[in-house]
Amino acid sequence: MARKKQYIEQEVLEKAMSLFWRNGYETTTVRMLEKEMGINQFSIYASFGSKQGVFLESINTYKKKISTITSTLENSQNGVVGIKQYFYDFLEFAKENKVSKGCLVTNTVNELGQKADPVLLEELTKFADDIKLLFVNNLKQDHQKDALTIESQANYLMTSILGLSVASKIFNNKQLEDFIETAFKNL
Amino acid sequence: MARKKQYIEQEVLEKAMSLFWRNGYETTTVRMLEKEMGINQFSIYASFGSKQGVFLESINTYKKKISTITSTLENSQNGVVGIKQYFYDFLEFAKENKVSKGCLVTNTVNELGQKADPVLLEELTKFADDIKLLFVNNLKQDHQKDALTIESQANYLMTSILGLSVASKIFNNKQLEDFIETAFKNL
DNA sequence: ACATAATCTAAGCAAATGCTTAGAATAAAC
DNA sequence: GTTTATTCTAAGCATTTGCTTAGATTATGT
Repeated sequence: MARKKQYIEQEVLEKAMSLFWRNGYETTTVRMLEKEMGINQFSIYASFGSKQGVFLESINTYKKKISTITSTLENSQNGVVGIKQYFYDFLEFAKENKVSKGCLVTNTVNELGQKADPVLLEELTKFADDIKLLFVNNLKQDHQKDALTIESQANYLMTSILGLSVASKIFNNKQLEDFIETAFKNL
Repeated sequence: MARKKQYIEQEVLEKAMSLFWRNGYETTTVRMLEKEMGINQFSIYASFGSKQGVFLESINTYKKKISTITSTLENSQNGVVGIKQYFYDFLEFAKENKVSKGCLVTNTVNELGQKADPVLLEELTKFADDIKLLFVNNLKQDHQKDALTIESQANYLMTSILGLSVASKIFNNKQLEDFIETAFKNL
């Protein structure tokens, strides 16, 4: 005997995520979220508790969204080639009307750094660890590589994908392609 | 027939730069600048006009500071080896009590992106162009490399140093060293 | 149709933001 | 020592921030 929500939480979260992704955490205000999500501040706080609550859920929504390309990497059986494909897939993934927003997680780490909330920080760290594990697993598919090489190359790839994330926001396609092509000559 | 300033602009700018570097632009408040610079808001606005004015001057101060390592690169005559050294030099440069703040310019681009003030944006772009030119010049010292290779590798290096800047804030020394060593394997 | 419990509207809160200003303090020129 | 231009102090401004709440609205179960 009560009224129903006039919005679907997952739907408005998609919009919130998109805004945070484009705009960053701090510079996104609750008023902007209102407009973007299409619901009132009351509803935002009723559903998600706080601005940070919206953001945490946005990160989860992001993870789901990016799983389209991470699962491709997870299922690939062609070693370094699969990782290289992931780099290209990421570029497509990060794009929105020709302009790239980078990676939401990378953007957040870069913006908040150490002063991020501990709960949030753990989410972000876990995300990075997951990606690294995917790299390691694919590198292992080349049985020529010893453990030390694999660890070293995984670290190399982590910083490389970080670079690609930032670079995608400011460099053009040719420059980004040059990066990926040259980067994988080292492996 | 007037009073003298009780502070030296370059001195307080150093402190402002340090704060922006650690903290980012938006999240640094004028009150924080007051404390860090050791002068009153009135003096800040009298000397620099606005928060953005302080920041613009901070960027210039940063450029001067980083010129210690860029000039080393500029004067080096050993091609890729000099660039690799620059990568290591940067890690030292970005460090403050064991923890890295990344590159102020990179941090700013990542934080403000397209919505940065045009004047500021041009400063940042010019900085990047200067670095790229240094890379190109050093790559040219290897006469084996044709023009296309040089352009391609310079683009590669730009994204790599971007990655290193972000990575230095979150990864440990071993991981960063792995990156640099692998990054320069095939240049 | 009615009661009910949840939703939505919109006004408002304290705190923080970038910036300004009136008036006291101070050092240089005479 | 007096004048005077400049700096400094500290209070205050309008706006924006994240968040709250009273009251109107509305769909649901009977």
